[in-house]
Parts: sequence; structure tokens; C-alpha cells
Amino acid sequence: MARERRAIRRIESAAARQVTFSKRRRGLFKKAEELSVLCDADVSLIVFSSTGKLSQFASSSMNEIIDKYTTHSKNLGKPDHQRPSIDLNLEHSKYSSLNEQLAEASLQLRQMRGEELEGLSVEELQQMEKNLEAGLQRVLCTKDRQFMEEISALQQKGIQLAEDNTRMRNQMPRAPTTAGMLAVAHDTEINVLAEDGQSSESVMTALHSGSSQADNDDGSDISLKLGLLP
Amino acid sequence: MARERRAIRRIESAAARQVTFSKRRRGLFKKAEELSVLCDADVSLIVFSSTGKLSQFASSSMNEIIDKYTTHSKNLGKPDHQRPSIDLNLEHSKYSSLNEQLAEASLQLRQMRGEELEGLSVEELQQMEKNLEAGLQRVLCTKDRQFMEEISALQQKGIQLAEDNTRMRNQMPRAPTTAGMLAVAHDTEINVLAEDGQSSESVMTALHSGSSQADNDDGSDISLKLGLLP
DNA sequence: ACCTATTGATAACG
DNA sequence: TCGTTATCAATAGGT
Repeated sequence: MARERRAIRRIESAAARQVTFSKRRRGLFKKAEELSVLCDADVSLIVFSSTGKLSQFASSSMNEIIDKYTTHSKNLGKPDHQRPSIDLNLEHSKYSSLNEQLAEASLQLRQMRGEELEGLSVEELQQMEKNLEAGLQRVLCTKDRQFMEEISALQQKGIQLAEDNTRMRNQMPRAPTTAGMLAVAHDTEINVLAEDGQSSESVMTALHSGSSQADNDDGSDISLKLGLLP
Repeated sequence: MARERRAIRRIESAAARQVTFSKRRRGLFKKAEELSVLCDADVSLIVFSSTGKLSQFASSSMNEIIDKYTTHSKNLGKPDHQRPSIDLNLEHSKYSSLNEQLAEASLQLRQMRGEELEGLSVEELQQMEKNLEAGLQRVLCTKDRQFMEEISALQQKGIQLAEDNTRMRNQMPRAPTTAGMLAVAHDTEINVLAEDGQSSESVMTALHSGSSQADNDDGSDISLKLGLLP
């Protein structure tokens, strides 16, 4: 769907394949999420690139959907394939108990996601609302804290680099000024103080403008480039 | 991508939702297959419609991909958390799998309650924030809807009582007036409209579904005292 | 289900 | 990887 139609066959050039993979993967995940939201559907999407790298999307919990899928499959495919036989009664009690606990847990999870609320009373709904709000608050606090920690670490790094720079400048009197360097560090500090309040969203957006949730290549979430002088 | 852009929110009208689901599902599956062919990727797509109907696509074998996924997940999730010892390989097939699922589910529950968030990345926290907000919205909508249904039922009841009262008055010309009764009923209606608050959308929904849904006369959580005259 | 005006996705290139 | 742009594909709303 572009300058020229591309036949749907394996792309031979590895480079072109990689480029197309990135673009189409993004589009596919976007559309998967849109379907799940628009139509209230449970969607699970698993993609392994040709190099074996995993990307995934699940509208709820991946395990939950896979579980639902296998259950569906078993029911429709082989209604009574293997009965575990009766001699497993002891095992069965543990097994069944676990199963119940799991069912209860995933029901709670689904309900926290806002599904299957029909049977709940108003009191129960209010309790859930309270829990959700409390959980949300804590998640927000934790997120903010992690942002602040990352920013603080970067500030430390910047200060350290500035000190090194100053030391180098003192050792080399003819070297260019480091005023630009110091200005960068100072700007960073200003931004941190300005964004401190509750609006971590703008910080996230600005710093993560291009990153997708699908690919986590390494641990560093925020990269701050400092211009080093020779 | 059509006559007019559609906001990516749950489509309220069941009919429109079904139509959109059919169209977009076809598109999504097509694109999933194209990605798998063009880029030689392993793709698995599972979709449950809001009515619980299953659709699936897998570039190779669904079970194979799911296996690959679970393996990947375990490896990346917690590399060396607890080694269940090697002799449990046979048991591992069912029992341990259930155990893991249960552990995962209760961890998710605790995390949604705001506990044990320390190990999560910023991306995961943002995803949780999104899920919590979506769940909270749905809980609020459901709660509103139930309130509206109860109020609507009470209104019906009030109207019925008012009619009975009128009938009785007509049969007993000396009886006192029922003006107070009618005023109470009117106040109730006012309250319904005022209950709406800031979210007109949810109220519209609530009113719509409330009027079409069957009204339950009993089991009311809200008590409305109607001043009945002797 | 079919029809189109639009919007969205993306192939090729820089 | 990222941005731009010409083009094609998907689809929202109607019939």
C-alpha cells in the first residue's frame, strides 16, 4: 500500500525484511489494540521475528487468554479425550483446589479490568472502586518515584561529567570553554523541578516519544545525551 | 479511515459493534498473515468476541507458538527465581503449571492493589495505570447503571402507587388530596437528572439501558420513602 | 452485503 | 532508525 504494491511473498533482502517487519508489526499491534477496545474483544497477539525476538500484545492477561483458548480448543476438539481416571483422587483434590483458586483469582482480575461486573451489588462495586482508586494512586506514585530516580541518576551523571570537564579544562588552559556543557546540566535541573508535581505524563511523553511498549532492548528507559568537548 | 474518524473507545451500540468487529477482524487477520509471510515471522493471533466466540490464526501451529511463548516468558521473566529441582519434570506438566498460573494471577492482583511494584519497569507501570483506569471507568459505569436501574424501578413503583392512590381517591370522595404524593414522585425524577454529574455520556448510557432493561422490583439497595396519605 | 468518501498504513527513498 | 511523500488499502457510514 504505497508507492508500489508489494507481492505478499517472503522478502528476500534481510534489510528490507527487517524494515518492513518493524513497520508492519507496529501497525498490526495498533490494530489489535483498537479491535479489543472498540469491540470489547479479548485479543492476544504473539509475534516472533525471523531472528527469534518476541513481541506480544494482550488486551487482558496473556496467560488468561491462552488459558481461555486452550479450554475452548479442548472442549470443541476433544470432549473426552483422556479422563485422568479415578485413582488420582488425592491428586485431584489438590488439582481441583488449585483450579478453584485460579478461577477465583482470574475472576477477580477480570472484574478489576471491568469485566463480568453484572452480578455484583452496589456495595461490592463501591468497594472495587475504592480498591481500584487506591491501587491506581500507588501505581502513579511508584511510577513518579521511578521517573525521579532515573532523572536524579542522570543529574548525578551530568554533575560528574561537568566536574570531569572542569578538571580537564584546568589541566588544559588552551582548551575551549565548557560553558555550553554547564548550561546543559543546568537546564536539566530546571526541567526536573518544573515537572515535579503530579503531571508526570508530559515528562513521559516528551522522553518516550518514539519508544514502543513492544520492544525492550535494554534496561535504560531514559537517555540523555550530553555534549562532550574534545 | 472512512467517512469520518471514529474515536477508539468501546462502541456502545451492540449492532454497530458487531459490524465493526467483523470488518476489523478480517483486516487484522489479513495483516497478521501478511506479516508472517512477508517477514518470515511466527505469528499467533487469538480473538474472543464480546459474545465469547473464538477466532484464531497461527502462521505455523498454535500450540507450538504458545509453547515457544511460555518458554520465552519464563526465561525472561524470572531467570533464577526458584529452581523447582529437576526431578519434578513429570509433575511439571500440569500441577506446577497451575501453580505458576496461580502465583502469576495473585501477583497481578497484588500489583493491581498497588503492592510489590518495585520490580516493574516504567512501561509496565504505565500499562498498569492504563488498565486500572479502564477498569475503574467500567466499574463506575456499571455502578451508575445499577443506580439508574434501581431508581427507575422505584419510579415505576411510585407511579404505580400514585395511580392506586388516585383510584382510591376517586372511590372515596371525602379522602384528603394526594398532592404531596405527586410532589414526592416529581422530586425523584429531578434527582435522577441531577445524579448525572459531569459525565453525560455514562448517564445517557445508563438511561438508555435502564429503560430497556427489565426492572427488578425487589432486592433494592436504595430505599425511597414515599409519604402515603391515609 | 455492497458502495464510496475518507482516513490510515506503508513502500520507497533520503 | 527516523522523516517524508506518493500511493494503495482499510473502513465508517449509508443504502
